[in-house]
Amino acid sequence: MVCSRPTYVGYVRFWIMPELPEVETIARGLAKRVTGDLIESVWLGQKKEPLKSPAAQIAKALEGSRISSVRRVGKHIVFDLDPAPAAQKLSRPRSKSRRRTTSQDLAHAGHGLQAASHVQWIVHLGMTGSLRVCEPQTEIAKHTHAILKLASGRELRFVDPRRFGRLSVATAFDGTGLEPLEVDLARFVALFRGRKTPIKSALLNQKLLRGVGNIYADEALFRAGIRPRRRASSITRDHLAKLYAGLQRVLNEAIELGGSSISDYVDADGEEGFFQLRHRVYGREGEPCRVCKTPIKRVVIAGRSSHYCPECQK
DNA sequence: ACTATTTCCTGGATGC
DNA sequence: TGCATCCAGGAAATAG
Repeated sequence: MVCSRPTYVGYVRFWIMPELPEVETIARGLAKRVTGDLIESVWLGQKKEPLKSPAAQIAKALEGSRISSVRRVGKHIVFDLDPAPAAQKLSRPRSKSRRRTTSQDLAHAGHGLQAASHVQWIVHLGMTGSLRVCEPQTEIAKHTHAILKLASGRELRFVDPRRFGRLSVATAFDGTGLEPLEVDLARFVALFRGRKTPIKSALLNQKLLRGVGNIYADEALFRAGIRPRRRASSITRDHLAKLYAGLQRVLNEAIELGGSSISDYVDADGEEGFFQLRHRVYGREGEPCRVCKTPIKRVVIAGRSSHYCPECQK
């Protein structure tokens, strides 16, 4: 499974939520499967929440385009598209039963982007979004919001029960914030200078760093020995260096684990396994710290549950 | 310019 | 068993 249903690891139930490592894994899996494929037609559902760009604009950008690459930017999945030759766009047969919105329906809607040479389809999975490569006969899951019919005969489907995910198109998508695995230590340290907000909130702020979510923020803070409520500006350079290293370590470990499950999980119904990092604090309230046995604490910071070891983190 | 809080959304868990 | 309530999360919107 990807992130649309719980999976079981021992006795503990986890939702696989897409943060940087999961999105990286998903993007790599998709790149393997759909790079070079042609998007023949697009169906978009009626729910408005998942569509950050107008439906007409999304359909127009995608239909007839070829997927030249798939990559991750922060928590976003970016599909780089080679635009269709103009003549190709108007002659595609498509299934009647599923179509609701296509570029032809709204050809005169007046949205731009057609002149751009680098159009991109941007997908944010939110909490429960998933992208699935499946055969056309595969039953359409509840909460399917987009179906891309590919020239290879398969379909790429976007499914998202809670509709926190977002679909949009762009021409030079650049995200916000810095990539945690690319930023150097000096810039990382500078991000927190003068910030009174709790370090946990700063880590979650996508305008500072992109791709870090609730789980990896908690895990990185544990590895750095820093309590989540500490004001960012009060943390010494030495401890920020530990945070920098801890964050990179935990993200890289999780990506490596993802790499081992990459082959299965975006196929078919998207419910294949996904190896999960063994959390040290996240979701372990009351359980003994893996280092010192002290019970893990849970507090709420900016509306997000935050877990830490009161002994190991100061 | 920052920071904190509220809102969106479904379904699984929990409580009476 | 049934029904109401709470909770999870990212990020945009709102308020201070």
